[in-house]
Amino acid sequence: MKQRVSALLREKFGREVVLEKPKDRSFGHFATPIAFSLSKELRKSPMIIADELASSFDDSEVFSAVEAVKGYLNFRLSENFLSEYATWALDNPAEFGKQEKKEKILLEFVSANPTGPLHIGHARGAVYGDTLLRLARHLGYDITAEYYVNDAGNQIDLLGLSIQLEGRATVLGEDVEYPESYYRGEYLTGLVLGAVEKFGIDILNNQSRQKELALWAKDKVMEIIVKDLGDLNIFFDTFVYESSLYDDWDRVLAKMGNGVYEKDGKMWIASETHGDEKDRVVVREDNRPTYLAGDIVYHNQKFERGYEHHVNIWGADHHGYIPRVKAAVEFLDYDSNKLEVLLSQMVSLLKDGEPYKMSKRAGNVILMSDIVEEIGSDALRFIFASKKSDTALEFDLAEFKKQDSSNPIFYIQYAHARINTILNKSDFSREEILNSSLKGLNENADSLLFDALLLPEIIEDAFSSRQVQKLPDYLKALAASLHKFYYDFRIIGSEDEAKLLKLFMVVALSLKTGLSLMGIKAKDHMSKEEE
RNA sequence: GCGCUCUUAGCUCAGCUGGAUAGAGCAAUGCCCUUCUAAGGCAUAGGCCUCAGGUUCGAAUCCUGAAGGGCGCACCA
Repeated sequence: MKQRVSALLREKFGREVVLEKPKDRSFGHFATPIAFSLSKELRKSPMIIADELASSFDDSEVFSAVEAVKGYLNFRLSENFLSEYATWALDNPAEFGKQEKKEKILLEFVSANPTGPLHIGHARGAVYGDTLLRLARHLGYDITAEYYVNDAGNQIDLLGLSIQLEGRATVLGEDVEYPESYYRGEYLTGLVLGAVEKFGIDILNNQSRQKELALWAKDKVMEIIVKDLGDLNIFFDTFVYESSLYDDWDRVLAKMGNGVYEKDGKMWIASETHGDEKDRVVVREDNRPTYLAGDIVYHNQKFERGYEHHVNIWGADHHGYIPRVKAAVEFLDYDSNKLEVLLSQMVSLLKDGEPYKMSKRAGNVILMSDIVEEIGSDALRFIFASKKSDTALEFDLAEFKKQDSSNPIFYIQYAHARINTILNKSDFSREEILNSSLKGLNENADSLLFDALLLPEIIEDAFSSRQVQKLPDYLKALAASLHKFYYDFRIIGSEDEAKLLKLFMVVALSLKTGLSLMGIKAKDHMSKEEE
């Protein structure tokens, strides 16, 4: 819709025109301050220019009115245009808001270590990434969701040790000393039992079998992670294992050429010359590659796989890591602008007013699965998608356990359910409703129709700006418009019943499409859960 | 100390690439169910957009500086 208007204006003025949504609908559907920018070149006052421009739009099919107000140029879309567009959308619901962007994108997100279940911080990145993924798919991008599994390095050894310690304490009843970085949590108990069953009880005390144990356990942990993500409607296309990459190290090392050098018996990457604070070690004195080496091979592989754009979602605590990876990408002779790193900030939970500080290694992490169980996948997804991902978020758990209007997901679902109910109550058939016209509606209905048809713009904007919260914001506003309209006008029995029902169907389509892009299924009925 | 980032209503946050009177949701107060589910609607109140400069027709938005918060500054991942 906006594209259409924008294209039309571009053609008319021979330049890109800024289109904005007026604060007040009485100004029209779209507006542009173009007269202000033209006033300098034309040496005329913005008001006069706007007046002249407005009068040049007489014969348009798309607009019913073009007015100049205080230098702004306000456009009102014609009934015809809106009605045709809405009818098309209802006839092609799966196509509503779709585009064909085609670009091939690799989206890597979550990528939590396979050493324990996901916690609430991971959930945020997961929801953010999956929402972007759904938006991108809707826009026609060829996008792949990938999980990078860090199954090499110290943390894996630590996992083996942790299981042994846990087993010695709980199964063998020994008095064990816990190192500080030892993993804790209920999941270990399950792993211990599984390990004993598979390997026999001896494995708990045999130091030489720690690695074997760990390699088995990380797969089990991945199963837990994948299941937890599935409960949130999040699914990955591909998994890349860090451990599988190091075979390729020599080749990648050679590929970086002068980007890597030897000093003090170690290999360094000259990342300082490419914007990093200093050079970094990639291979230690004892020949063991560092974590960065794995990431370099990984990114090389990503680029070799032929994507046009790469998006990584990382925890904000890794932001200092970005320059060195970008440096590596440049040494590998790829365009580091094609690597986009988005940050997902900390989440802090409040519980009964007490700040609940999370630490990944500590025993008292808040598990994602616990929260999903408490407030449900829909609410969790909604909350995390509603906030800009790169700012710290604080929320009180108790507040989102409520099943009332303070929980916006219920508000939106209720709007959708209301429409469904009223459609069922009406004597008109779906065919009769779809065949009716959307013209001659009152101003409020017209405005609601326009709001509902705005979804495609929101989808595009939310994805291209990577600000997924624009979608839930829009859905909240649309639901509010619906609720208000519902309160103000009686539909059943009105003269315009069929028309208004058609209007409601457009609203429902927007709500349903929008929700599904957030991984949430729209509800047709609300059932109140008793406490 | 250095780098990144944030600071908008009592609370949690929106405010797009500068543009028309600063916006929601909670919380507060008052109203609306013989009316398609009140899980709803309406209204009131609440703001020196952290501070100081600058850029210009115009700044919450861009630039510089200050103060305060967060994160990072590994041969750990």
